[in-house]
Amino acid sequence: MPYWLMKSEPDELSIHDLQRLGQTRWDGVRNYQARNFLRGMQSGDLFFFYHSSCPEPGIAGIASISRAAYADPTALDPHSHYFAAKASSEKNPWSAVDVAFVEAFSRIIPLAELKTLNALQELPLVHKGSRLSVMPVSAEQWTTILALR
DNA sequence: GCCAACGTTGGC
DNA sequence: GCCAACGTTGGC
Repeated sequence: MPYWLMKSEPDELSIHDLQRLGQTRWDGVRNYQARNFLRGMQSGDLFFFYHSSCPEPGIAGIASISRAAYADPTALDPHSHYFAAKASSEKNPWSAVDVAFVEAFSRIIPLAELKTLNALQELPLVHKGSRLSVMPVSAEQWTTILALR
């Protein structure tokens, strides 16, 4: 079973929001590389929930994929912040998944700490200027990060 | 197809 | 608020 990492701005959706909701749709991904990773996800896959663009960027917990990729409805909604003018119901290039809460860490594992670990050097998250918001995590990387909780 | 301009992400 | 990285757009 593959592992993943996904970024969310906690102002939009934090791990605690997801804890309260139990489950929600993960939509608004508008980058093809990230979308392709979304499409590779299967129900039951686990991912690290990363808080971005906030005072304490880092990994905040774990969630799971509860529904595999499907057409992202926000791309077709003119009122949505994620509206994609070129998308249509016949041809919607964007995908969403549903996610379910698994665990909120007792502390945020800061990006600065992740960057110090040799075992994570291949993880795009720690690369300077990395903007990829959905990425695979190897079993070794997963274990390394879990040990930091 | 090239590439400059522009927009967005996201850490700091 | 600044700015590096990098994806997208559009003229040519």
